[in-house]
Amino acid sequence: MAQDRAPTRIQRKNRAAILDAALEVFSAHGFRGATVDQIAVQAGLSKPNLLYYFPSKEAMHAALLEGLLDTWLDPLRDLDPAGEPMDEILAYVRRKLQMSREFPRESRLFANELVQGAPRIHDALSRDLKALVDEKVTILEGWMAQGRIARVHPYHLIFSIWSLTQHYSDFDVQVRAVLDTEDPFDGASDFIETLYRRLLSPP
Amino acid sequence: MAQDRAPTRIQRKNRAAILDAALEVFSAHGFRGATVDQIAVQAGLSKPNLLYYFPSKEAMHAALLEGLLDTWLDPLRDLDPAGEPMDEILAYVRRKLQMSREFPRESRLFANELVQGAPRIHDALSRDLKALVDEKVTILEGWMAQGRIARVHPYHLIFSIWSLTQHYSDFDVQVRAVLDTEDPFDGASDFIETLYRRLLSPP
DNA sequence: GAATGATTTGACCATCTGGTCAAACTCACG
DNA sequence: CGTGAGTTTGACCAGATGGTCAAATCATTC
Repeated sequence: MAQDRAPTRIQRKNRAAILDAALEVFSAHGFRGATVDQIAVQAGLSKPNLLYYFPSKEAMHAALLEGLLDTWLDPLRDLDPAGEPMDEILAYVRRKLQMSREFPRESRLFANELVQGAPRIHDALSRDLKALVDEKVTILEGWMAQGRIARVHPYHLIFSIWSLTQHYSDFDVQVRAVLDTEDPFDGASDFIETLYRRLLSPP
Repeated sequence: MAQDRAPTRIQRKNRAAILDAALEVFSAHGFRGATVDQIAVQAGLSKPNLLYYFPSKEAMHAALLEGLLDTWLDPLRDLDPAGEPMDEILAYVRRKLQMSREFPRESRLFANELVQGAPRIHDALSRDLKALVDEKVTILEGWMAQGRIARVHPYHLIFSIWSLTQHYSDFDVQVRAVLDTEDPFDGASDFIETLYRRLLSPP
């Protein structure tokens, strides 16, 4: 089989092209809404050729999802308990927003999965995601106890950051329809930063 | 045809059952991910029977979407320019949050549509939605100019309300995975209210 | 440049799915 | 009850879709 040992130059190139095409199509239409043919056209390869590199449509989707959650949580992972609380949180917000802006397809792939009940990543959520959030919430609670940031529900604080930042990639049609702008993120950064400054400034 | 004049008792009952089933299935799997068979089973009717009441799967989806945007915007419509600014905004937030809690399926139907580029409601968005938001933004700007609430980007203020409130219904799997709770809205209301009080209190 | 393994593809298949239709059944009403 | 309209369904169809396969083509190495 092609996938067994030391990938060749062609294998690397084609697998990458397929995953990119799959990301494009899955993020735009959801798993069920995407067809292998669409992905093949997008990748510039024939359908049987795709299935030479991936055993099934499922496998392509799984390959995309596999690394995604990890990458997606990296910005939160970098929240430093030793840093200045307000700076750390604002930096996290900025990283998250930048990620949404730079990788809207990944964001939508994830959103599609979540809206439909996350059938394929449910376990990862209640294991890895929960563990990381729990850990970071402890840090936030520490900062609040020390009076270095205002006291708010720490879990909802994190949810709010996810929600505000991803809104601009996941629902960008809506934002664009209202704002009539090219870049849905325009002005979002300032607004969100102001929001968290006012919410979290110690009394 | 059945749909022509004065619907009978049976027609009313069955059409309602079909739409409820369709909402259940479409909101959980998206348009393409839903099958007429699933809807039929959910509704307790046979597939040809569904197609006796609706000419196509598309028609069922359209019937659901038709009223949805209007209903969805009602909370914003009620924002009263004559009211006390902070009260009005907080009341809007509460109405929106309650709507997400009470009608999570409708919210997800809408989210599914938006994430995938809103192919079927794009026009309604840039017409009706935009018009309403523009109107209400004028009110917000007035309040800000009078110094009755703090000055923030009014469009992003509205986006933030949408984003924060709908997050709990659209992505409730994620919230539940982290919080380990029955009700994903638990605590959300207090958090969001605090957030807008601090963001918008005049300087 | 021949041999070997990697890559590509046209043709094909089974299943799923939206939709049709004629026949059967049920109901309301005179 | 009988009758006609309203309702229901089993059987069926056409097209889409995920996936297979043997044969052909290409790359690499000796």
